[in-house]
Amino acid sequence: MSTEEQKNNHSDPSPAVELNDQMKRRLEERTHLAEAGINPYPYKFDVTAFSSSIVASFVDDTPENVSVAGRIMTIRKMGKASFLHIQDCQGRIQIYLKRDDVGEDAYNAFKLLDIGDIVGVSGYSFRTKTGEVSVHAQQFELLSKSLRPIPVAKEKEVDGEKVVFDAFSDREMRYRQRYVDLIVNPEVRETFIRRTNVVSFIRRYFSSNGWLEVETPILQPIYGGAAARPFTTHHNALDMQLYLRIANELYLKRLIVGGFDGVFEFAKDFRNEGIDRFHNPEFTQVELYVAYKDYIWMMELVENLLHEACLEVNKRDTTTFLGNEINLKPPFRRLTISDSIREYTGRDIRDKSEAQLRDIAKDLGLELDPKISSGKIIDEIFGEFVEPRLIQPTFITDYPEEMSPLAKKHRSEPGLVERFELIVGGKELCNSFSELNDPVIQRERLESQAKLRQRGDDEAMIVDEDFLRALEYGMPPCAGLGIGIDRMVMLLTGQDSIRDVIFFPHLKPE
RNA sequence: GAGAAUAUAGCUCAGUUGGUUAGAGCAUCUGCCUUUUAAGCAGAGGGUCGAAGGUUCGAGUCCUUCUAUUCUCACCA
Repeated sequence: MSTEEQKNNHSDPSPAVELNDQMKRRLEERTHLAEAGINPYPYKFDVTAFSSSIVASFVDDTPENVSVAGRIMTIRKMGKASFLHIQDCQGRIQIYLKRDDVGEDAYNAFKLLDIGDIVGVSGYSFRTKTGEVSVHAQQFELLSKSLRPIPVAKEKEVDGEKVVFDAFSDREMRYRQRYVDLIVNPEVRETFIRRTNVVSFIRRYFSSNGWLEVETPILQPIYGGAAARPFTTHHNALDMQLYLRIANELYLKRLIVGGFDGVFEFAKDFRNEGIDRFHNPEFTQVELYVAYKDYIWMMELVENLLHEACLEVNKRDTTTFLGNEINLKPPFRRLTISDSIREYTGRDIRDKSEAQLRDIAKDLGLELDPKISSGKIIDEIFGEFVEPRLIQPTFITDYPEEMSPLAKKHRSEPGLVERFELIVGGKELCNSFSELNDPVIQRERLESQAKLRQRGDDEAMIVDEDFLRALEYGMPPCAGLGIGIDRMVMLLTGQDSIRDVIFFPHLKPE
């Protein structure tokens, strides 16, 4: 609603929306009910049973007394008796309503109800002629009058398969009115339940290892921990600029300095970048830091976590993602970034100068921004020729130092750091390193980032003096991990768009 | 940020080469129907064709601009 409409709303009590005939009728009905002494929005209803449970417990066709509540999804009136389906948290159940059972007044009142209204029904379970377990209503009560018609999709069973006709499918409206999407498209509801299950699973997995779930600042005076452009905001009382975090890495490491052996946080992060089906301006990452461990150890953890999460939500170790069958059974393939580039392009990028790398990229047909340096050039080659072709889960390891200012230098390969990314379906899913804990080198790295910034790289990191001070007190050796939760949920639920795993994805205002 | 596609009833969609009063199914309303299930039968109402301009005797249809969404590309996880 625009500001103008809101103003109008204040001076004029009538709704600002243009009413269609169906809404007018329902609004009138609401008034009639009130006039007849029936509260269209009563306070409570004692629910004793839910749809699927009623069906499940109808063994030996023994009737049970039940009170169910839910939204009316279908109505079939046959004169003096009617069938309807109501939908509750578990699914749908059919209600049978007969005039001679509920009485003439009640039956007439029922006839005024609409699809979309929420009702409470008391009666007993039974099986209809056609075999559907249903509730034979003895009493019913309106619990909430619905004023807007919901998009009704008809369903039919064909060979045991459910066929839906004219489903509510306009993507824009589904995202803008997710509540309607959730009412009428059960698979959407299912996807989000699985999302929650994935998050709960990770939380249990981490907690059971003794690691502590923590919360760190979202509003940060200095943003860091990733290469990205931030959202800025302003604190009035302090009159200072603040940033919405792009990562929580630097705060979690401060906690490792503080003596926790393992900490993790499910973090909403914010990045001021483009929007597409893999990127939403706010997204969720879980970051984990474990003291006395390295990135090799972390790879094993990721393999097991992903595999078990897949078993948990899919009951098997494969999933379909972006048209590919993905097998998440460990072990995953491990490949250094230079080996991967050699495998997919035939070029050797090891021990090459910036000029040589630029030549290789040019030779491969890549057009590069002249400002970018060797690390970024390698990243470009990888992103263009390798990453999209890594469909099955693959750990890419041992990145150039320059691309990874927070990672520890490789124990045996000069110029590289101990880092891995997990690529699945051609997309990055995790990022991890043996964390750099030498405060002197960390300072050098951040200062060279600052130089890159001056060169025009607006994603390069900023020197965070307090973070360096923390490292100077001493941080134990430590392995860190970040998992993109939205993408992990996409992978495990087979969704092709991040908008289908975020309840309210960002859209421009209507 | 660039390109392409889409926008017609509450929902899902037709609408030919520019030509009478813009159609269908579901939903809604009226009547009939006491085990139906995409219930059925008979009838009725419902539209600023995304917005604003323009061309034309005449625009849902052609042109321009704008808005939103979707897809692709660029940046990014």
